[in-house]
Amino acid sequence: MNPAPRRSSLARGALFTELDGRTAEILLNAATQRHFASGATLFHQGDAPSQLFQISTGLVRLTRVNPEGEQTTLRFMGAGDLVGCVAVFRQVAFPATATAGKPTNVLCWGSVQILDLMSRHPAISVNALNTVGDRAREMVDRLAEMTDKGTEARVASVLLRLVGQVGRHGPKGLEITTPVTRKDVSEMTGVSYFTASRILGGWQRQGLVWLGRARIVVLDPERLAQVAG
Amino acid sequence: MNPAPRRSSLARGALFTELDGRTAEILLNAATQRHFASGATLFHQGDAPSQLFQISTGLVRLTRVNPEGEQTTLRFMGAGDLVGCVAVFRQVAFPATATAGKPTNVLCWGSVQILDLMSRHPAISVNALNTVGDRAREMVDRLAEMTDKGTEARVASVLLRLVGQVGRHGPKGLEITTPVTRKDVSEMTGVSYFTASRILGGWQRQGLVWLGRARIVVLDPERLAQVAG
DNA sequence: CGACTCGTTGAGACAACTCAATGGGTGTGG
DNA sequence: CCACACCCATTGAGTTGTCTCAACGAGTCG
Repeated sequence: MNPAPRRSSLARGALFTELDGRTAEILLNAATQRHFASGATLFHQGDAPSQLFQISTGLVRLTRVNPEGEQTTLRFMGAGDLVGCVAVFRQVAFPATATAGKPTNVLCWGSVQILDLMSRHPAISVNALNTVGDRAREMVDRLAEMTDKGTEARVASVLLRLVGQVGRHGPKGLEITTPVTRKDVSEMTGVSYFTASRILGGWQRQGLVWLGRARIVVLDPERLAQVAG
Repeated sequence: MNPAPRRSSLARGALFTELDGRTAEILLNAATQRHFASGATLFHQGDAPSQLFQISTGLVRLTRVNPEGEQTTLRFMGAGDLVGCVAVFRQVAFPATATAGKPTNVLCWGSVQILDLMSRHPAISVNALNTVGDRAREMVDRLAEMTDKGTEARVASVLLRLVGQVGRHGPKGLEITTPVTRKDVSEMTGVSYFTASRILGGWQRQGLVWLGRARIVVLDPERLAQVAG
């Protein structure tokens, strides 16, 4: 769409929060811009982390191959999110595969380069730490959900989290702005495909959600939050 | 046991890795030592994070209250581990309650103080980032386990993780060096108390583990790893 | 010796899973 | 432009694994 976005619009997102102008400038100059077509993969599970990505526009899907060899969706990430941060900072293999869910623009830094920048500019380190901390927190929450919530509550939580991460106000309600299939929902929930379909269908009948093909719109977030407990 | 441990033995653990002598000295001087009796609580879920803890000796249990108001075990932490790191660095409420599982000595820093130290000594930031990153990684792994492994495999994984975190070689095999009840195992696994008991009982009959009161010894880690998939 | 906590085992119920069949959208190629 | 293949979704029927509930055993502590 926009071949040459303004610099100011790029110097946003996780790594840039509360950075002073000069540091932001340095960080931005060190980055290269890349584009991924829908479906293209940013990196594969198991790869050595050579680059850190920050999403400018678009959407990334993180998947994992389970022991049976099937791809399962772990989470989605949208504008401003850091992709691959844990692996890069920690220098271990990527724990998941990242693919573009729609045409996606990213900023990226070589892992050596970003580590160097961080050691020279503590403010960047702080941002990195905050981001990773947030991720850890989310995972703890999700883990707790898995153990002490029933299936319905888990599906509701996943839906609400999706809305928060990649949702937008649309004409009908809170739309999830990316192709999300029942399969995706079921995998993120730890529920079978069919159960997810049945639960969502039930909610549609009650007017909680509107369902389309690979598309979910949340009509009544309050009631859904109630279901989530 | 040892009322005045040598400084060198204290300057170890997550926050001290690869620190040069002078920085380690500064970090250690800023810390205060505290002792917690078995069962004492370091902090409560929901508290504002005023202090960061690093375990010198002993053991800490992290628990969470679920919506029904019951305490459920999240994980254990042993010597060298940072407790409460995400909350302190991120300055959000503790997501869990920490209690000493046995008499425990810790180093602790005020949250303002440690944040200040980190901004002045990037090497400390790096250690913090690594620790938080490891935690995030573990949580992602656990989450994936929950969704794509069966109950037996999950119990096996939890056992192996416990052995790795708080295990020691003993006369019989790999002992888990802390009171771990069936309830703990079931909560960390997302399985009912009774199912956990039955699964463990079955393994005892097959010679995979030895079971005692609030005690589990892994006799055959290889076979257990096989069960874990 | 009680009282308490921790653990085991059995029997029954039910929720979620598996399997199978059907129906609509979407996109492609002749 | 229609036909076909493919993907996504729904629904039903049957099965099973896990949970629930209840009773009992055994170790530990005061």
